[in-house]
Amino acid sequence: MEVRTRFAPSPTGFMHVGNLRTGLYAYLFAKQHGGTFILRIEDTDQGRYVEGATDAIFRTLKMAGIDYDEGPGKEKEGMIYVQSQRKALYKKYALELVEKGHAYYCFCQDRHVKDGGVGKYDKKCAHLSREEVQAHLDNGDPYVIRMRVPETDGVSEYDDMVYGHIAVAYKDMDDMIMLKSDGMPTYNFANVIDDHSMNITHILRGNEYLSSTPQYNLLYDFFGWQRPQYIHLAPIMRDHEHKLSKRYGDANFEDFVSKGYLPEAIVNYIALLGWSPKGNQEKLSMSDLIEQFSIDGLSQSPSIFDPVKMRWLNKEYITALSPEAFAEAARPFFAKSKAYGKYDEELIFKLLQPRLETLGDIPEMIDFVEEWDGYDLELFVHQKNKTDKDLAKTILTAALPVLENTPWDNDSILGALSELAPTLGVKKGAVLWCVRIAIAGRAVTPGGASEMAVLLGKETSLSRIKGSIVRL
RNA sequence: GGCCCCAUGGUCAAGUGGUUAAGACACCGCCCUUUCACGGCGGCCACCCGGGUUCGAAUCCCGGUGGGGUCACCA
Repeated sequence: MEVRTRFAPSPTGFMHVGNLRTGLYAYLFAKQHGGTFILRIEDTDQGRYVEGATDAIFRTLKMAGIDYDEGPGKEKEGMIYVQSQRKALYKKYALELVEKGHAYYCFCQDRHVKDGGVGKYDKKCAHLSREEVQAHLDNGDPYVIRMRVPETDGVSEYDDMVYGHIAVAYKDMDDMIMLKSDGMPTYNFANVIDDHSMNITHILRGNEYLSSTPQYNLLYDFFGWQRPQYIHLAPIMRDHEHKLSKRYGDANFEDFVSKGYLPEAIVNYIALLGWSPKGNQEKLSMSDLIEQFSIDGLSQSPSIFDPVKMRWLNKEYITALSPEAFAEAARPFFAKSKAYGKYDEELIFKLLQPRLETLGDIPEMIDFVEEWDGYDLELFVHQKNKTDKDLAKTILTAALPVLENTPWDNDSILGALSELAPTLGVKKGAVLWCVRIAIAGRAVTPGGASEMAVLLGKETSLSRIKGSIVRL
């Protein structure tokens, strides 16, 4: 049987990586089985709809490299993939269940106000007579349609592919609302109808649905439909107590991209949160993921999102880029730097590529070429090189005339400074450290002393050394 | 509170009755590099607690504890 999975986000804002991961897994599972991956937009809550959110879903999926086979813009046989446009369908099915006695009209007006209390609906309208219902309807009273959970000692159970056997007693289930008074279906109901009508075989979703799934299964049973397989996913957490949420702005996929994370790296990283491959390889391309994804590699417990590890993976991806691809990816970020357009871009990129964790680090990494005044003189104090400010002054004073007479290329500068060291009775490292600090004014630079000197040019380098001597 | 789920180092995690309890990130140290980084090598660090079952338990069972989820005309 063909495997069909779906990703069903609701357009209520940007897409955070936890959400995206659910879509990713659904995609991987379908592709791995040569199946079909479907995108469905769940916009039944008109109140929470956010303008542009649907486009954000499309953009994010595209950047992430997740192609859907069916969905908005890729309709199959007249199927509609946007819930709000399927309204009529839900009502038809809801009434069918009313007819069968598995659902009923409810005219209670006060139940939708959350009173802080907990509990189930009291079934006040569950046993209204046909006449009473008709009277309300004739009167134009607003109503909702509720499912009728059997009032017996039964249990609804199923086997989840990651959590195993789940059972919930009827008495613990609520007569949930299927159709709201505005005529829109609730998520709970629309989901079942849609998943069935789109022939979804495997449902991947967050485990917050683990305990309500028996209720959905009841619906499948009422209709006489075959139940799908369930693959519930443990959440991605911000910390031990909090799930990743839209409020945690940093978890926004597009935000990460604009901060200089490569989409492939983000996708790779989130794939590893809650799933682990059989081997020890962690850098996995989309096709690796499709090949290696497996249900038994899914975790039942939550994972905490670790930005530090994602930075590391991002670095792996940046390093692996060809110089051309790196230049293309890096240029928009370099454009924000004060150095943009003033120095040898090719040289800068060559120095930068192996040292970056995110592209967004480019400006602060390279801005020293334009920002140098007033740096902290304590930088000259270095234990390993045994340097301090006095020694720095001595070294720089000696280095200045040497450099003035040195051809301005990497090897010459390095050679000249290396030869200078023994005449001063210090190690090469000490000379190079002091020169690098003097011309860059930073502890960390995208290259050594000679490379920075070449980048800055002879004139700037020498004037910075002079300036440093004066300050020392 | 009822119901459902979860529990291996700081973090991601392997592990499905017998292992010196993998690997990765982070951290620390050493080496390499005529300089910063990169890189290489090494180190530190874990089975929530208590009872069972068993010759033997991280692994199976029960009970605690802790955490998450759910109990909406939100998804």
